[in-house]
Amino acid sequence: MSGFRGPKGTYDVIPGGREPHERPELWELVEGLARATFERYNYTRVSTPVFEETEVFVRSSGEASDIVRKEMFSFRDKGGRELTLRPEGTAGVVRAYIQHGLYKLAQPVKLWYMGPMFRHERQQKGRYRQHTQIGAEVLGSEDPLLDVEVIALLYELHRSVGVRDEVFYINNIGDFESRRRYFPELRAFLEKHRSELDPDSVERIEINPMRTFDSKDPNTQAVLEEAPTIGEFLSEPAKEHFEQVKAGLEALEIPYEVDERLVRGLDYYTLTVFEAKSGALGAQDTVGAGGRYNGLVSLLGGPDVPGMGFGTGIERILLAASAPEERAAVDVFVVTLVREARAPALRLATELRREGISCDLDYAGRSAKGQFKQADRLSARRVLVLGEDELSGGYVTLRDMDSGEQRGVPLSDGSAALLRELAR
RNA sequence: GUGACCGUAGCUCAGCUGGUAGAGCAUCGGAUUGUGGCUCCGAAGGUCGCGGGUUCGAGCCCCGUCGGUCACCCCA
Repeated sequence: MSGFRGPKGTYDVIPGGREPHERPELWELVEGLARATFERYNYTRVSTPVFEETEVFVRSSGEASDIVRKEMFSFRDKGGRELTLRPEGTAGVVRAYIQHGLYKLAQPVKLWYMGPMFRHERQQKGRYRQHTQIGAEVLGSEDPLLDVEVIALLYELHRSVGVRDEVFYINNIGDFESRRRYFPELRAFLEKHRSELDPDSVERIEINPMRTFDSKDPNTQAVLEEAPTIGEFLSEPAKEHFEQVKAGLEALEIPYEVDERLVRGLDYYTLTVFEAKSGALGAQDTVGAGGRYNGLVSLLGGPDVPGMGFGTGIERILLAASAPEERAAVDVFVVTLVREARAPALRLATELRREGISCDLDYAGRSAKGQFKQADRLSARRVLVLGEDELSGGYVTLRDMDSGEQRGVPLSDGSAALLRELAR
């Protein structure tokens, strides 16, 4: 009751967990499906530290981003280094790509990761201070078909877990050339309507005018109805890239909607951006999102290498999926009726486990009845009974929990006979 | 960071106009000297989130604080 609790905005994955993301078996499920999916797409699992030099995130996300401005868990180590618990996954992976010269390998390099991210935010449904992302980063290719592959991968991952009521939105936010021509126009328009915008949007006019499209303020949205969109300013290569992405998605029969208002929160995105939203979530309805980031590698001090990736939140995936109600059953439970049977029982259980049979026994000092109850709770299909009679007779009683049938199995010739019986 | 609502056993909750805590489920045991799922009986389990105030007396009223939920902001 009182005493220690987990830190604000965190949760535990434990037996008896209520929310889907608190249930251990559902984590096993998602992690397993993620591994299998990435394996089929030939991605390599990587892992980078959960903290980095603060500057890595400041540079990649942008000084003006909300992440940098108010959401970082930052600290100083004993050597005076400025460090930050990673708020997102891309920056660390790109840092590692540069540091280890992975651009010298055959390109593209296709990577994926899974691990905790930290953001100092007030929590609500689907938003936690520590959450877990599965992410993909592909470096070294600008092929629009790669954009298609990455989106397809996320689509299949979500579908395999059973994310409900999901829509994929995509947009083209242009290359640097397109934006160089678009931003002055958009800024001029926003300045003209400055007095009608909400304060946050006014602030963005200078920082990144496209992000005003993110505003939920009704007045701002009304103004933006008339705003110029990037479509009119796209360079030919940028247009062509997007056309190929759309054609690719159609060829794979992946449903999507173009949303010209879609702008991602991080400044490093270029060209293709996308977002997967689920109606099964609350206000935080983005299950996964990503895009192309052709300037990021050089921004972090590497060569001019393009990149494309996504991040998807395991908590949100589970929240948006229909949760199966099964629990893992144990194959065999060993019941002991006298003290002297306990050591032999553990020996028996160990032999079975070595043969790949899942098996458990009582460590709580339960009565015989209590042990059978426990076996039932664990959905054990078979129970092995070791009592006085069995010990002196050199056999074990095998009970089938469904039929209630019991028979003795001799232990004299090792476990072969028993295994044969269990296999039936 | 802002706002609203909430905080009583492991879980879900009851607790009257303030008189010092109860149920169901779960757990353990028994009825059935070595046998589960049904039933019955019993036991164990609570600093009433925490701190302060008012009062003869606070789970209940007041203030603060911590935590939760949802929304804003933003995002996975």
